Amino acid sequence: MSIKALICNTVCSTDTARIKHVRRKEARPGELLEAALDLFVAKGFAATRAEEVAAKAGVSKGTLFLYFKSKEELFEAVVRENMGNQISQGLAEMDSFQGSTTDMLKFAMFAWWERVGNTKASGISKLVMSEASNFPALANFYHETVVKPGRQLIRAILQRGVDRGEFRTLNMDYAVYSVIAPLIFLTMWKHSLAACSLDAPIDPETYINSQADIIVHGILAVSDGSATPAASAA
Amino acid sequence: MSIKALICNTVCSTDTARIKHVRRKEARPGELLEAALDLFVAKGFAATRAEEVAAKAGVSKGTLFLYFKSKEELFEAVVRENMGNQISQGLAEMDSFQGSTTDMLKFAMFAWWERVGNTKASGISKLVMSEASNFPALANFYHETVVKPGRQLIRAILQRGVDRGEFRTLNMDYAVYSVIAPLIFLTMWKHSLAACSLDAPIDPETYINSQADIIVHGILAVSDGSATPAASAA
DNA sequence: TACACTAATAACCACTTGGTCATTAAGTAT
DNA sequence: ATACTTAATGACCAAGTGGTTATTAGTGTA
Repeated sequence: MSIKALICNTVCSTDTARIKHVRRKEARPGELLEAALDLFVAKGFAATRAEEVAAKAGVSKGTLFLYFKSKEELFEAVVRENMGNQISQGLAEMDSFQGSTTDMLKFAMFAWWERVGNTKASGISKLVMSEASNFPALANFYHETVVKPGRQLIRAILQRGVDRGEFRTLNMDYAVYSVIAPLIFLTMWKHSLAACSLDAPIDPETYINSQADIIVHGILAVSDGSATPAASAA
Repeated sequence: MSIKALICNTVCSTDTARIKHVRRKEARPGELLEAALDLFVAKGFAATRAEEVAAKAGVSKGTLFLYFKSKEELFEAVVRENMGNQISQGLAEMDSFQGSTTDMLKFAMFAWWERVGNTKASGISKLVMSEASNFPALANFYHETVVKPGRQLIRAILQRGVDRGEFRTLNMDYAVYSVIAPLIFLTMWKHSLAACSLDAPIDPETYINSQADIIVHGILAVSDGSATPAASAA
């Protein structure tokens, strides 16, 4: 109702100058995908109406189903579209990195934030996490395209640190999550609780700095002199 | 259809011995709440049908609406029901903790896993994260009941470490997330990607051990002698 | 046994919504 | 201009669902 009313009002209020039947076959899919991404991220798959997506893309509901067979196919297309090759791209970049592995790790974390976390695409993580049980195929696709390469990338960095004697030996299968978990948590937070503006928002840069610092140095007072030294622990 | 058929078949197949109209006014709400928790966690709020919940609780749909005004109210009741006072309870326990703050931190993390993470209630976190944008009131309730006290608890532990000279000075507002993020990530993982059994599952105990170890010691080779020492970093 | 009270039911309703299709009209070649 | 192709529309439909209510039937009481 409200949606229909909104659409009608919008159209009617400008209908004197309104051009109908604009033919733009090439542009439609992209526009629909973008509209769908926004709405799916904001409201979830089930709560998003097909007609809303169409309206946001400036097109009728019929047109939406002209380009996508079903709502589910639209959803899958949205996820696939926004799951680029940032990670494999990042993997290639890492090969030529000069400098300490500590710097490399921080660089990777900030790069992720700039290229993924701070992007609309970050909503995809939240989407997939939220809807995984209802879309096993998508969960699998996400796992292959994002999770596995991402884990591999982090693992390669940590391994480099160990190989060069910068890092201590670690249980790699689990150490990777020390890097991944804070980043995924940040996006989940951003797209859920933070959206309700409840208390002091998390500043991403400070957050990532803090996380990276603790991962690298830990919190014990006895490590290197990067922090105020103090008495012993029990 | 399939749901209705299932319900009908189940009932009909045993209807000779089936007792209808069992009156158990006191037990119904709890049973409905438990059934709803399972289904909401497994399929999400929107994808769960009211009739399914009723069927799982062994009552008719009408009975469900006899005890809960609407599906949304049921959802809110589920969240409130399963968000006990584990955290404030944990807070009280921490006061009397003897021993190093490192041990205290590890104890708190494992206790959380045993009492929340490894419980049905852990699905609530995923639920709230997934549906927060559609239920602002619930998001707020969750924030007040879980997030804030939880953060306070972690902060108190870290502060104890700093006060006793065991930990270095930290930006508390952000350091707390080094503890929270890995734990929330674990539950999210468990209730989304992990449910699709894609690759080697995460062993919670090993995972928490690894996380706690890295938080405390960091990954640099130069810290205390808990790991293999090696050459310098850049 | 008869009666009241109410827990529980199942048929039912109103409305939403994914998806379809006959119709319209924008581009285009002749 | 005219005819033809096809992008786009919007009215329409069938299925599904949240929620209601008249009815049924346990339970306690006289």
